This record gives sequence, structure tokens and C-alpha cells, in this order.
Amino acid sequence: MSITTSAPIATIASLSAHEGQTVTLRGWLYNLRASGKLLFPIFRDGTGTIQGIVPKAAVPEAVFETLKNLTLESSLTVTGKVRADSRAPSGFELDVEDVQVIQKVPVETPFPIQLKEAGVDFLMEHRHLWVRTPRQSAILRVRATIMRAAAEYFDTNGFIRTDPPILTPNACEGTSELFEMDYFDDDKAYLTQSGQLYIEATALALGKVYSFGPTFRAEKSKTRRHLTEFWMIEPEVAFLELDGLLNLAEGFITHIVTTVLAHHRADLKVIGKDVEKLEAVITPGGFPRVSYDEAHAMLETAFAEGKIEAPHTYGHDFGSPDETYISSQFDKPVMIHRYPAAFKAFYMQPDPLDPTKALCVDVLAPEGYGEIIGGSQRIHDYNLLKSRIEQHDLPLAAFQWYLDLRKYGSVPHSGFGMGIERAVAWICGLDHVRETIPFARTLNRIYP
RNA sequence: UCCUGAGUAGCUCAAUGGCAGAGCAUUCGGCUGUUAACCGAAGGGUUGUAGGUUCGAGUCCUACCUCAGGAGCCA
Repeated sequence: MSITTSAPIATIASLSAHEGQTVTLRGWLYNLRASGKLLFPIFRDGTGTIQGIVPKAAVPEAVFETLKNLTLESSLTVTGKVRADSRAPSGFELDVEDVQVIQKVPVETPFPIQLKEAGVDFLMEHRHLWVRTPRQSAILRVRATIMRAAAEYFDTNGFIRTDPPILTPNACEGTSELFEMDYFDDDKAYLTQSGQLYIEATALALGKVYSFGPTFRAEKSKTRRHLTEFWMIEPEVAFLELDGLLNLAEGFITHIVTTVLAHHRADLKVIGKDVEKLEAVITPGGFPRVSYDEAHAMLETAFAEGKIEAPHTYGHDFGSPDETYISSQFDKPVMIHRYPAAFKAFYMQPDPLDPTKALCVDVLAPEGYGEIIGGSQRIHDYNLLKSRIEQHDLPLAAFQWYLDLRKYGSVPHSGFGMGIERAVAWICGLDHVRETIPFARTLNRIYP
């Protein structure tokens, strides 16, 4: 047996450009069907899958025997001629001429992930192998594009990326549970739960900035929408007020969805997402903008008509079922603005028309995926911010630097944060965020 | 933290309180167009753990463990 060294190396995704040519693929055995003297191995290489055809009479005995006895997920190089075939899902098949096994999966320890159904616990325990399956690979490709498109939107609109520290001396917002660790001799450090306060500083230095990195929440949330470690992209803009912030969020999401639709229709099909729902998001006309008061009125009507089970109490935050109902009324993300300040973060600017309201916005994804963006205009007045810190029983000393920003050339400014995993779950139509990140960290799982 | 549910073969799941089973996977055999291929055969079990009730417990009771998804909180 000899490998055909003269054949050019190709990827499965690029095979349409090699029709009629003999090429060498490098990858793994994804599946193998046999029919007597005819083998149908399916190869994958990370860019896609293709079925090979191996008639016993057409190849050397050793090639046939090697493939016939090969175990799934064994690594290999395979050489063959690319042939168009209407029976193939991708339109192409490979007439195998030669194969070289790089590492054969031992027969006594077969690849544990079957092509049939499996439970969540088992799959998460084998996440390092689960990522090889077509659906999971497709999700990770879409995730990569969402992250690229998100950064690209800011990079091409004059924003400077300024990443905040991950180790912080205190809570950014003073609310969430934080992961605590020793910081050398006496001090404690905490993993960041948001970079917002830091990029307010860089926004006043550079004008338009953003940060993009991991954040950590030690809250014991056990739902399909929560991870303890997740990625967040946050813009912060000097001289930007709430209306401008809504425009920014709208353009940002539109760009991301447009980019995904331009590059991942095949992946979305594998994942099972209805692309028409994404196409509806980017039709002209902008996203619906609903005030907290208007949203509350919607919920009152819905409850009176029996469309939601529990009434919404005015002055309280919306619950998960409330958000699901509101978002179900629109086929685009809905922007809910001007929540009561009482249950919102301490740094949010009061609405001059009604100081009990905050100039803030939550963007709810369609189809019940919940909040994907939270943002606000920030308090720029020194004395107001100081009194809010005191009202919230936050340690004034820790926020001295943050107050400095309101002492040295303060200006109105605004920003928001988008959780990447929730955006991926929505755009891909997944029922849990644990599939949106290569290795999810959740309340009960830190392996593998 | 609270509520609810689930733990049985490697995986997915069955089994009136009465002999612990099937499909898939694995191994062996058959098949020249299969699409999570199909057909035949074989191997594979301390029913999550510890107690209890009973002639008899996978099944009923108690405690615990693990996981799940919902609430709260959030992106």
C-alpha cells in the first residue's frame, strides 16, 4: 500500500472545485456502511462530510480490508477521485483509491458518541468528543461568525477595543454573586461580572470603545439561559444618550444577523433553524420600541384575555413568562425602555420627564429567547451618582475612581452589553445555551 | 435557596409487588447503491447509595447522592 503523494491536498468544503480530479483528504471516519463487496465510508475533516465509494473489485485488497475493518472516528488520509452524483446530499462522492490510517480507534473502546439519540448528561460528560458531531460543529462555526461580526461592527464604526481586567477588586454592580479568590497576601480578588465600569473610563478617553471577553457569575441559576462563565461584548460611547443607544443596538444586531445569513445557510439547515425567522429580523423598518409602561399594559390585556397565567404587578420587573409573551408579539427583537429605576442598577440615568424611570433598555430576542442585551445611559452628575452609591449601600471607597469620571470632564454617555451565548442560542434556535459555547460551565458541571 | 421530575446493559428506554427485556452500539456471519442502511446470531446487569415494609421489591416507604428544567436573579 502506498499513499498517492502526487494528489493535491483538499478540504471537503472545497471539493466542488476539484470535480473529476484525484485529491487527498485528511480527516476522520465519520460512519461506515457495508454491503457485501461494496463499502460506503463517510469521511469528515472539519469542513464537512463526504461519502466514499469502495467497490471491492476496484481497489487493492489491502485498501478494501483496511476500510472494512476501520473503527469510527479513526484518523486517516484518503485519496480518491471527486465525482458529482445526484444521490449524494452534497452533490459529490469520492471514488476511493487509497487510504492511510493515522490512528485506529481500538475496537475494545469504540467512539462513545453514537449517531442516534443520547441524553444531555452523557453528552455533556463527553463534550470533548460531542463537538465532533455535525450539528455541534455547525453551531460552533455560527458562534465564531457571530463573534466576528459583532467585533467587526464596532471596528468598522470607529470604536476602539479596550478590554477591562478580569480580576477585579470588587463587584461592578454590587449585586451578583462573584467568584472569589486570594490575591497574594491579604487581598481578595473577584472574577469580573461586567467590564462596564472600566469601559466608561476608556470611553471618556477615546470616545467610542468596546470590550469583548469572558464574564463570570456565581449565581446558582439552573436554567436553559444561564452559564457561570459566558462571553459578553459591551460598547460604551461618550456623548451618546438613550435614543442613540437604541439605534446602536438595532444596527448592531442587524449586522450580526445579516452576516450569519450571508455565510451559514447550510449550517443553519443542519442545526434545524428556520431562516425565514432570521430574514424577518433584518427587513426594513427597525425594531419595535416599547416603554415599560406600554409593556405592562400589554401584559394586563394578555392576562385579562387569559393569554398569560399570572398578572404582572406594576413597578416590578418582568418575569420570564412575561418576557416570553412580549417577545412573542413581534417577529423582530423588541426594545423595552424606561424601566422603573427602583429595581435597576445604581448607575442608570433618571428620565428627566419622569425621574422614577431609568433611561435604560432591555432587548428581548424573538421566539421567547429572553433578554440578549441590557444597556442604559449612565449617570454623569457627580452628586447624584454619589448619593445612589450610598443608597445602595455600596462601599464608597471602592468606587472613588468611578466617581472621578464625574469630576474630570463628565459627559452624558451610554452603553450596553450583549451575552454572546444567548445571541447564539437565539440565532441558531437552540433550546439551551450549553450548546453555544465549546465547553459550557454551569452550576453542576466543570468537566471536561 | 425553593418547587417539580428522572436515575435499569456502553447509549436510548420498557418491565400490575411475582423468571430483568427491546432497539442501537460491539463481535461474528450475509448482502454491489447504502443514506442514523438492512437481515441473522452472540456476548453484555450488584436496577444511583444505605436502610426499611413484605413470603417475595426495579416497582412501596425513609434518608442521602447525582442529573435535569422551572422559580428567583440575570446576559
